[in-house]
Amino acid sequence: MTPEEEGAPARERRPTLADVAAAARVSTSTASRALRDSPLVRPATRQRVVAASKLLGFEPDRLARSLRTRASLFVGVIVPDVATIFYAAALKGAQCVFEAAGYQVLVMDSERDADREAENLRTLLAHRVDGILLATSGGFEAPQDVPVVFFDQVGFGAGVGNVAVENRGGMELLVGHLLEHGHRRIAFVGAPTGLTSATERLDAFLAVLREAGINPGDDDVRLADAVWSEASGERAMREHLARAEPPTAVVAASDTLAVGALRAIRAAGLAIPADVALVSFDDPLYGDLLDPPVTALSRHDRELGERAARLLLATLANGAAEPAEVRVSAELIVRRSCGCE
Amino acid sequence: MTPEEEGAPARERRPTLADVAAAARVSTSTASRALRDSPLVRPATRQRVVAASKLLGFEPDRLARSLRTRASLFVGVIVPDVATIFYAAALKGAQCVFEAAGYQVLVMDSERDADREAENLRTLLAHRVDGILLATSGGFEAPQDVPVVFFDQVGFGAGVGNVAVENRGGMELLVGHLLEHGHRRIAFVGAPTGLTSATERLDAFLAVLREAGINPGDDDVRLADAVWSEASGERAMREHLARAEPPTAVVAASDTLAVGALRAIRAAGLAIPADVALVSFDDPLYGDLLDPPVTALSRHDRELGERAARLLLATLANGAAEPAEVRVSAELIVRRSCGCE
DNA sequence: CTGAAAGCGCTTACAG
DNA sequence: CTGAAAGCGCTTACAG
Repeated sequence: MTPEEEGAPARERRPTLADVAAAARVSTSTASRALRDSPLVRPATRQRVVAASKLLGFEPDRLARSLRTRASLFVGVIVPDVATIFYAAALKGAQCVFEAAGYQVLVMDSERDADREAENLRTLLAHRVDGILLATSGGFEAPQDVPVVFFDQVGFGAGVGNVAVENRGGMELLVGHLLEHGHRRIAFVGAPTGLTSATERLDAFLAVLREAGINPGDDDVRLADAVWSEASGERAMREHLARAEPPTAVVAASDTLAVGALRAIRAAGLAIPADVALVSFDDPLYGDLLDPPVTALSRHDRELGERAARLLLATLANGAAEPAEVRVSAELIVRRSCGCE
Repeated sequence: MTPEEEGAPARERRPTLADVAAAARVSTSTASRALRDSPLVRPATRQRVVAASKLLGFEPDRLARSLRTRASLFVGVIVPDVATIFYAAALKGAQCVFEAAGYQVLVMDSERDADREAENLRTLLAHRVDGILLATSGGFEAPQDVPVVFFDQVGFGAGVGNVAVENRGGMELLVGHLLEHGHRRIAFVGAPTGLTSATERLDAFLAVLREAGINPGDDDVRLADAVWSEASGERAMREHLARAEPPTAVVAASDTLAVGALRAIRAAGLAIPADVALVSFDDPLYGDLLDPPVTALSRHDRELGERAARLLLATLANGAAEPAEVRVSAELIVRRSCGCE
C-alpha cells in the first residue's frame, strides 16, 4: 500500500468522512455509523474507523450534517446591546444552557433598532436556527416555523413563552420602602413606554402610590430616552430637581437611570438621602461602593437567560406546549441612598 | 395552471431555490444567478425570479450555500467570560465590524479554562469558521488552515496577529503619577503571571520602579487569582495592609482587582488616599462615582475588538501577511484615589 | 442568456 | 453488520 492509499494526513485540505472511510477501508455509510456510535457496526470495524479518524484529525462538518439532518443545532439570541451588563450576563446564562444541550448560539445585536432586529431575525432564519431567544426592541415579525421565546421584554401572544422580571412585585418593594421612610412626594425616572418593562414599571409605580392614597401628578414622572441612557436619566432627574416642589424621593426604573440620577443630584450639590432619597430598580455594578451606596433590587440577569434557554429547549424537545409565562422576582437590597442607617 | 404549479406559498415547509425556480419557470441555475445579481441573466428573467422569490418569502439557506462555496462566512470569537464588561464590549466591537463585512459570528465562552478553550476551538473548526478571534486562556492549539488573531492576550508567534493594550506605557503612567505624588513604598496587586497581560503589567511595574531608583521587594507584589476576581484582589490587598511596613500606595492590575482592593482598604477602616493611595489599570465602571473616585487608565475595550476584527478581515481578504502587532494605548484619568485634588 | 449536471460533506432508508 | 444510492439546498463550470 502506498502512503496515498493509507491516508497519511493530507495537509492541503481538511479530511472528510470519505478520507476516513478510505483509510479504514469501509464505506462512508459504515464510517458515519461508526463515528455516531450506531449499534449496527461491528466493534472491530468501529475501532478501525475511530483510529483512522483520530489519525487524520477528522472533525465532521457540522454544516453538512445540518443540511442533511435538517436540524442545524443552531439557536439564535437577539439582544438590544451585548455590551450592556444585563444582556451580556443573560447571554452567558443562555449560552451555558444551550451549549450543554449541544446547541451553538448565534448572537445578534439589534442596537435597539426595530428594523435591525427584523433583519437579525431574517439572518437567523437564513442560518436555519432551530429556535430563537429574543429581547425585542420592537422589530418582531413572527417567523413561519421556528419557535421564539421572549425574554426581558414580553411579546404578547407571539412566541412560545416569555421570561421577564417581576416588575410589579419589584416596584412594590421599592416604593413600599420609600413610603415606610415617610416619603409622600415620590418621583419616577423611567423609560419611554412601549416596551413592556418600561410600561410595567411605570404602571406599577403609579398603582402602588395610588394604593397608598397618593395621587401622583404628571410632573412626578419623567421619561428618559429609549436607550435607558445614563445621560437621559441625568436629564430627567435634573428636571425633577428644577420643579417648584421637588420630590423628596426618586425611584429610577433601571441601574443606568439611577446612576444618571445620582449624577444629577450630586451636580446640584444636593445630599443623598438627606435632600433626596434614591432607589434603583436594578442594582448598579458596584452599587455598594457608590457614594452613597444605593438601595436597589437584586439582579437575576443570568438566571433570566438560563430560564429562557430552558424554555426554548423544552419546546424544541417536546413540541409547542402552552405558551409559558415565567417571572423571576427580585429582592430589595437595602443600602444608604434610601435613608437607612 | 393550477395553484400548485403557480407556487402559492407552501405553508408546510420553507421555500427552496427550486420552488422559486419552478414559480418563475426557470432552472435553478438561472434562479440562483438572478438572485445573486449575475450579469448573465436577462433583466426580464431576473424580474420574474425576484418576484417569485418575494412572493414565496424565499431566504436562501446559508448553510447549503456555505457547503457549496466552501466559505462559511462564519467567524469565531472566543472569550474567557462574556459577562465581563471588557469582553462584552470587545465582542461588540468585533461583531459590528464582522457583520458589516457579511460575516456571522459564533461566540464561545471558555470560562477561563484551557481545556474548554481547546474544545471551543474544535467546535469552531467543525463549524467551518473562516477565521477566529481569540482571547486565550492558555488552550490554544494552532488549527491547520484557519487564521486566528489574538486579542487581549498575545499569542507569541502563533496566529496572524495580536492586538492588545499597551501594558508597558499604561504602567508608566500609573506608577509615574504615584511617584510624582512622592510615594516610594508602592505595592502591586496583580494576577498570576502566565497570560501575557498579567506578566507584562507586572514586569512593567517592576521596571518603572527600578528606573526610579526604587528596588521593590518580593513583598511588594501580591498576586490575586487567575480569574482576576474582586475577592482575590481584596485578599491580596489585605495581605499588603497586614505587612509590618504597609505600602503608602497601591497599583491594581485591573478594574476588578482595584475594586477588591478598595473593599479591603475600606474594611480596614483606612482612608483613600490619605492612608493608602490607589490607582487602577482599567477604569472601573462608574469609577468616577465610587467612594473615592478612582484614578485609572481609560478603557478601549470596544476598539480592541474592532481592531482585532479588522486585522482578521484583512487576512481573510489578502491572505496571510506579516503577523501584525497592534497595541492600543490608554490615557491616565486622574481622580481622587491617587491623592489629587 | 439559459439549462442539465456535478458536487460541497454528510446521513439514512433500502438491499443484501 | 455492510455498502450503493439518494438527497439535504445550494453554486458553478460546461454546453449550447
